[in-house]
Amino acid sequence: MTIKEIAKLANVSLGTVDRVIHKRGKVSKETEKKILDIIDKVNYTPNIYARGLVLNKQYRIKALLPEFRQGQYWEMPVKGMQNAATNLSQFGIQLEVLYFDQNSVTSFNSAAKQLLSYKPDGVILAPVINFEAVKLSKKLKDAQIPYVLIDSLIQNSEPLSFIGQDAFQSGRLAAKLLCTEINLKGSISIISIKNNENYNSTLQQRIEGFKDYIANSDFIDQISLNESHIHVGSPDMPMAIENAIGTKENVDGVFVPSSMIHHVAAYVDRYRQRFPNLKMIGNDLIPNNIRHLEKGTIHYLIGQRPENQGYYALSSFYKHLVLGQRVAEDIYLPLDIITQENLKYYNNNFQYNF
Amino acid sequence: MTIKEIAKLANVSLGTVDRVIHKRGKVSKETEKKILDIIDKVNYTPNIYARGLVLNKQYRIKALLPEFRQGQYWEMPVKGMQNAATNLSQFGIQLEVLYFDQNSVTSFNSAAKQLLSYKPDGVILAPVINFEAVKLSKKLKDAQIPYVLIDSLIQNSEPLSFIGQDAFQSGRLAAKLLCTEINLKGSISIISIKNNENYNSTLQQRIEGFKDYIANSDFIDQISLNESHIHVGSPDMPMAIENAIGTKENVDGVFVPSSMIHHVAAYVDRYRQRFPNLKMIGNDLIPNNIRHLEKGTIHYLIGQRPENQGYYALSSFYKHLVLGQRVAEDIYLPLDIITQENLKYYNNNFQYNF
DNA sequence: TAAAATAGCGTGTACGTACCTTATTTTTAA
DNA sequence: TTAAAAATAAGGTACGTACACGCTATTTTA
Repeated sequence: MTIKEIAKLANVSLGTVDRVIHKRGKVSKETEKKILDIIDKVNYTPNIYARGLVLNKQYRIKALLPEFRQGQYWEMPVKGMQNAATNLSQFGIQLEVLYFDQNSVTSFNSAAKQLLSYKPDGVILAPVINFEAVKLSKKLKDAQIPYVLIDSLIQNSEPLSFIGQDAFQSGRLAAKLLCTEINLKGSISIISIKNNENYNSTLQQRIEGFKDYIANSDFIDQISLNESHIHVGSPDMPMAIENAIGTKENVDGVFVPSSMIHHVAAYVDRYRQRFPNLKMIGNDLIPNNIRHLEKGTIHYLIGQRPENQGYYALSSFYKHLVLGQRVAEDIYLPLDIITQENLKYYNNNFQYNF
Repeated sequence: MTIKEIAKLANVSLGTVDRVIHKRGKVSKETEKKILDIIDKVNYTPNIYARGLVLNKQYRIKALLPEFRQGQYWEMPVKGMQNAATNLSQFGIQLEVLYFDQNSVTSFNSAAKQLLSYKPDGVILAPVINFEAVKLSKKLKDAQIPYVLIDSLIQNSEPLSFIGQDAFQSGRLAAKLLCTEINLKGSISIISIKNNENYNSTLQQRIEGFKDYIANSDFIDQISLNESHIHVGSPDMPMAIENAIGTKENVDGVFVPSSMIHHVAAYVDRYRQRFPNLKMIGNDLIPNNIRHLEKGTIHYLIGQRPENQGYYALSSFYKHLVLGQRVAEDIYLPLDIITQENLKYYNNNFQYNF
């Protein structure tokens, strides 16, 4: 059904239907109602080709993400976004990624300022620096620029959609796997490793989930837990790791709720004979972690499909801006359990629809 | 860059460029070369909107799949396909699914005949009845109808793409998980359950993978294996299950390489006290299996994203027919490990790009 | 009471492509 | 040499939509 046919049905001209559809006014109440009724009845949807052709519009989406080096976590969402950008470029979706230093509020703010100056049609935001992200989200709201949150949520925000994971449940899952590996008894060390100073709700939730699982198990009495916090790059990191995994009495299991488990794995690997039965579980399929998974130092990795997160983030805008569809509000991606055996088809075989 | 601009650059009319692009002939060699050079240089790609608008073409894709009842495996790929059909309908992709009885060659052939009579623009084929599928694939090739294979491959075929899983690796993964659960020692029963009489390469490969993992482990001596084959619906199924999981001495682990593990789980559940420590692992997130996973009767399920398989199958045709893109030949989907803890985000939260 | 403003509606054009029709030039055959 | 045929090129139209603009009848203002 086309506008022309609707016009014929309503005994009006094409232009009148057009004005009704686009709410341009200058149509009498009764004519408007008649046309709306017909549109409703025949279930009219605009022809995407014709619309795309005439609008010939470019949608500029800016992503604001933490800067990263090769092999670090944020490389993966970016990969997914760029993949989506390739697929969606023919629909006029343009992506540019702006980066900020996770440890520098100044850097975030200057990037945010730049971003706003572009007057983009949409923004993808990783609220790694929570407080500043809140401020930016307010500005975006004022400027009527839709934004998608990726990785974690922020308070009182009204994003077009949120794309991330259930971090609490991720922690519970890690606990379940690790406890099975160590046969439901022994000493477990939770090692929280970060490369920035920000409060990280994701890490926190994972740790809480981890503890929750054990606290609510029937083998809680057989497990002893201790928790340490380490900052990447600090000179006493080796010592901190040493302390965390035990100097005199060794621990049986290690849980690192971030993508940084490879630092512990590297240490364990170096002094292999001291930790013959240590089981380790961490998050994220980054190359350094994968290497240790293949070697057997790490036993499980929990993935959250960061590439898909990136892909969805951009395609949310495609749906919203190009197709004019409603977008799902919250997208929680599955928590993938990865071992040596199923690594292969997670590793480099990400296929995208489209 | 548009055809018009290219025409201007080449100092010819729009129609001439059109003839060159569509190889309609009636253009002198030199003019053709000049135009091709320009097209190459400016990296011309046709505007998908304008093309779609003028062609206004409907692509009729027919899928030929095993019939199913609610809750059975094939429901899931179909769901994915129909989801894709909804998203792609605005691009002129139309899907109709034809069904056949897995136990009836006649049924397959009559459905295949019907399918061919439609002269579809593309076919999605589940080669569950292998021999007949081979014949159909030949006919499709002769008729120059592209087809996508889903679930399993067939010999000597040249599909547009294959979408499925690595069944051998799936079996290895199952073995790894089950062996960890039973603490690397004990008696394991492989129970192959089918609801048809066809040779099923997927099941076979999973079983081989399962055995391969144990055969190449260093605890092979601690494991005893036995294998049984059961046909769903046969009157002696309960007895067969009874025999498979042990009458006098119980087994420690059960592996069912199909989606039919719920039959065993139901049995185990009924006589729970007899199997206090039995660990079970199977395939596919169908409702019956999920229920037993939630209850704890089943410990792990291995998924292969059947909805995604269905989605990819149809979007392969979108890529091929609408966008004119090259399509990835083989798509192996990840082998997902599902437990009580990460079930939620696999269960009903499948999101699709687009 | 005439002029100006406005409501309501229709018309025309452009987007880039595919394809059909017509015009011009070149080649061939008589 | 000329008419017919073939080859080549040009022109035009339609696809469905968005939007600028124009027209008429009515209402408001001066």
